Amino acid sequence: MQNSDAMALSAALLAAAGDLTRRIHDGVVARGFEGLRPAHGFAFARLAPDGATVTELAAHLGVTKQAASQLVDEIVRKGYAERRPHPADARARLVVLTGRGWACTRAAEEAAAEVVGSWAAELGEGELRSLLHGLTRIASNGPVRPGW
Amino acid sequence: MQNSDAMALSAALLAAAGDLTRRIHDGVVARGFEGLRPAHGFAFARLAPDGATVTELAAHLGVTKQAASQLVDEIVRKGYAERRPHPADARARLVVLTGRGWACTRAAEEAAAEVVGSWAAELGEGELRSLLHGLTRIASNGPVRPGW
DNA sequence: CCATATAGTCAAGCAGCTTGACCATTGTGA
DNA sequence: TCACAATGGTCAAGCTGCTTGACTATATGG
Repeated sequence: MQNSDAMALSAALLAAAGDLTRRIHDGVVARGFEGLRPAHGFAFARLAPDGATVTELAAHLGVTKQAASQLVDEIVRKGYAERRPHPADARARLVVLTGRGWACTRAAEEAAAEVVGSWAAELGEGELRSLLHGLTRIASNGPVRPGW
Repeated sequence: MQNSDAMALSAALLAAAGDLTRRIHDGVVARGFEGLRPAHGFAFARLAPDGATVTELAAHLGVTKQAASQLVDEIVRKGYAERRPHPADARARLVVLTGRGWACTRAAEEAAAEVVGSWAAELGEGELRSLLHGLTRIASNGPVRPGW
């Protein structure tokens, strides 16, 4: 593969990721959830299944636990999550989504599905599946670093 | 395509982009260019062909011209670029890469090629090409928003 | 039980970005 | 041609999200 192809692939990947982030954000706003940034979305993704501690969230986002704690303050203040005592560790607190937090998460999923749907219209179902397959294999599982 | 597939594709895309950014940055550092952030790389990409004005750079990066001007201050101070009088407009100044700036740009290209090469080893040449093809078609040409 | 590690918070500082104001030059329409 | 709006750029001030450092409370292991 040529060096220029590597650059083209890199540029396309970064552009697509930036575009996706922006469009999901726009879709979330359009569904009535304001005052959120992409970082919040990444946090929701981690909190969604069963909640998480501040420290776990910090590791997921790749920031300090102080930064993660501030982010939790913010989404708690805005009604998207709440802090509960941790069932197994009195030092820790379990951060869980509220109903509004879940609603926002579903809105983000809808927005993402919309964007991916527009890609399917552009590429066709088959090529989109191969894209999913290829990206899944090259994506590592390190911390998620927001791009918005 | 299922909703969950859309989320999987989104997550994989964002993870791959974050991974690429981090590994390019690491590769650039490993080649001896320190004190740079990913945003600088995106700026270099715009300056590389024939230089650009601060306002053009600002549009490319999606920030205010004041922010772009500060970024230029920084890379000028570090010896990667210089400001020249604009040949056709006495208000404007043309920001061009220095020799060191070009060397850094080549280092970033090498690092990107290395990462893409590792993907080729994982996926095979054919699937990588289809990845390039698919991503190129879905990537818009809006401003580049750094993710690091 | 004591020593060390871990979860979380408070406080201060910093880096990168924004808004607002301003000057110099350019382009334009009467 | 010449006032006047538009554009390129900078300076200054302020904000926000992050960091490092210090501290308390609880957990864990010898």
